[in-house]
Amino acid sequence: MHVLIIEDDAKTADFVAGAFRQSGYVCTICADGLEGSAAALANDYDAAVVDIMLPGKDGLSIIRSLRAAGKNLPVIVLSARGEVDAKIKGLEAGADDYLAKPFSVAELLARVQALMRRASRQAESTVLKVEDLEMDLVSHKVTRAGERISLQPLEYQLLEYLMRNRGRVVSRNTILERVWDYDFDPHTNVVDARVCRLREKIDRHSSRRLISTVRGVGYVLG
Amino acid sequence: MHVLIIEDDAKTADFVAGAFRQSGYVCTICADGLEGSAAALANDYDAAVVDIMLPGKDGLSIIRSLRAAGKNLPVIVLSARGEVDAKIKGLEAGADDYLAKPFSVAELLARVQALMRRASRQAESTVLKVEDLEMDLVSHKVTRAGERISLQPLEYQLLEYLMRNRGRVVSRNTILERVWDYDFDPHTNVVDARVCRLREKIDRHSSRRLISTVRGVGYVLG
DNA sequence: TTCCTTCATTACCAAATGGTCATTTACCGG
DNA sequence: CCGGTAAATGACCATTTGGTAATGAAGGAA
Repeated sequence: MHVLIIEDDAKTADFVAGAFRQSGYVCTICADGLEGSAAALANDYDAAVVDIMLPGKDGLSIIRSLRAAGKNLPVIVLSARGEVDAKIKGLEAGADDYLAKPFSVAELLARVQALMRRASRQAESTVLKVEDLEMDLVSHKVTRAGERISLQPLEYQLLEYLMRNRGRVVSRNTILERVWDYDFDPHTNVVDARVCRLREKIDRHSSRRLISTVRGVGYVLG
Repeated sequence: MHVLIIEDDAKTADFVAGAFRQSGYVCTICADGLEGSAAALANDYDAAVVDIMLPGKDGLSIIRSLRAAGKNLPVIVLSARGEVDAKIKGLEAGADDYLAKPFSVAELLARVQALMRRASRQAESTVLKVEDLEMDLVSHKVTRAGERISLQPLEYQLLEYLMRNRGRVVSRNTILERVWDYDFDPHTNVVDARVCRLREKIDRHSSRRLISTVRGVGYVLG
């Protein structure tokens, strides 16, 4: 884990870096705004702590540059005490958190860690879960009770739709619209047939049937 | 946008809810911890503001329950002034931010909005980009210069691998391992043939060739 | 240049995927 | 219980996808 610290006051910078290093992080310190901005843009840090008042380029501009460049790392802003307005500006510029000086290093650390936890949680949060059924939206892997299930592309899309609407009954027509992209009724039982095969794969090894039929209406999952 | 407010002090709750509503949010207020916890688990709110001291179930426990259930929404904790320790505990429990009473409603709003912006930014960040070529890892849509390109499943995987290794030359053997999951050499030109078709789709309408061959070594993208 | 190697391209075949239909099974009202 | 409708299932076929191999083009060294 690599943290970038952009702070012109050497004492503060060293103090903060020391605390991070003690917790097992690698730190890079930049005392100048332009230098810090360049470093943040060129590398992939896991988090950044940025002072507002800086020589070269101020903290808010740095954050705006970062966000404009699509950089997504958690950023915490440091600034002089008590200016509520500055806090709001910082957050609006794209910072994730704000700390007024003087601050507790323990709190800074806790906040950075919270942000990084959240970032990693979100990175993983491309997973849909319904009971013991899980679908990873990026790798396209589906598991039931930890057991890997292999689905055909269309079965995958159908299951994704059902999972996104867990607990809600979805009609065949809605399914045709959202999964098949049909805005008409093909007067066949495509949906039935596909649900049948999907159910076979999903519910085969479990006593708890996740996909159930609501007679005359449609299907529900969950 | 729907915000859940769990706060037993009616005056504070109304005050906060009022501010959010004025900014166009929908609010739900729960004065009881258990009730609030159940509401948060049952529905999909976009954010939550949670007091620490609550009748029924305290704020930290609520957050822990939420995170355990895989709920990922931004949560801001409210609490009595100045207890640094409580702040850290709140963040450790899985909160995203912390505000001590008395707080400025404008700041609360700014912080919630910052968190929601971050959440949506992260939601979009499942996109790989190489020059004007973009790949959305969740929807599996690929575009070149904004133009939609439809790929077959295997072509998609191949392109994803090339994009994740942009600028690096990847050998046919590595590609066979990572995309085909072969740990042996089939002694055929599968890779060549597939790259050829992928290139046809990717580079057809552009003068800038993104997929290039490194003779005797392999292929590079970018 | 000539020869040889490497890569590109295409046709062709096998397998996977997806849709249709006929048949069987389950549900629900009398 | 029976009859009628809705849903489940399985067989079948068309289309898509993916791998192979043959042929042609391009690059590089002597």
